[in-house]
Amino acid sequence: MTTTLTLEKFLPYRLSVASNAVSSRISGAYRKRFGLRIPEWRLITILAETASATPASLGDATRMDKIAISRAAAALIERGLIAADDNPADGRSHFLSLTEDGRALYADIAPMALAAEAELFASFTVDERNTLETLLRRVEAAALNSGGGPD
Amino acid sequence: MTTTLTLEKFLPYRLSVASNAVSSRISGAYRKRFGLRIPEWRLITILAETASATPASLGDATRMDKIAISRAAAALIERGLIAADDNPADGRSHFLSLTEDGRALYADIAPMALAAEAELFASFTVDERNTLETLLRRVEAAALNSGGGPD
DNA sequence: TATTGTTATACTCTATAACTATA
DNA sequence: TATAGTTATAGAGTATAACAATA
Repeated sequence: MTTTLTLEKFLPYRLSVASNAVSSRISGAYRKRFGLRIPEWRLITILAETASATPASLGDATRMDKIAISRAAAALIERGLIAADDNPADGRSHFLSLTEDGRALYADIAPMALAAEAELFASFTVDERNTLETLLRRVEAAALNSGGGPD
Repeated sequence: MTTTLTLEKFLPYRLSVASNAVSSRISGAYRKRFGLRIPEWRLITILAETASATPASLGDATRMDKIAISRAAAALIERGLIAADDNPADGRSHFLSLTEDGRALYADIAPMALAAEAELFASFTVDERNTLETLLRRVEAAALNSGGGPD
């Protein structure tokens, strides 16, 4: 019992299809109601957790590259949702943080996001949610580490 | 214990990040070596399983919309990997099936895909793999059904 | 009139590369 | 020379809308 390929049971396919379905449903809400795209939403969430961070550390925290961070930050700054302050330790960098408007927006979005998540996982027990989270972290780590990178 | 939003524990985020990491690693292989994109790869796999199918049934089987099916099929037909035959029951439709070249390509790709999957899930027990598959199916179903569709 | 499939168009996410400015 | 960040450009996946052909 090993080596028959069935798309329905192929886990990369299952992951992609599930992620796409979830992203469509969840991101639709904050895109339409708040005009936020996923990278922007991630930045706001991390900044609500960490108060102030450089683009580089935001990249680490959100698994997005510097281009995505740069674009998302520019969009949020233009809307007055985050602010950039000088980084005294490094003139090339800067500190990003939520403005008052950004905090107010976050206060509106966060409950909605949690409610949407709760609805999606309504049939899951706490154990099942934790199991899914753990398994996803393990697959992610394997995907990032295996194969030794691009050849 | 409920309502604090932490990006790291937000399951839509975990799903997206894991799926992206896995897709990058897996799809890179058959894109670079075989010149296949994901929708094309899915079509080939399904056709290897089902022998012959209309675009509509391929859409159902691969969770892709008719545009993606149409484009992927056109690319594969141009490369001589699949063939289109008339559908006697409906002149608007047609039957798609693998050519000999398509079958030969599939015979090359399938073991590689299975090996890549095996490497990604090397640390997983069979139970863990099955659990992940089941949980992903349940989330996907919830995402497709919840909320009653776009508003 | 409704449905199958194609084409045009556009949006989102991501990635590669070239560039600016600091270190 | 190397690094932090920006900008230009492009590729991949997906979606909406208009269209052609057939039912």
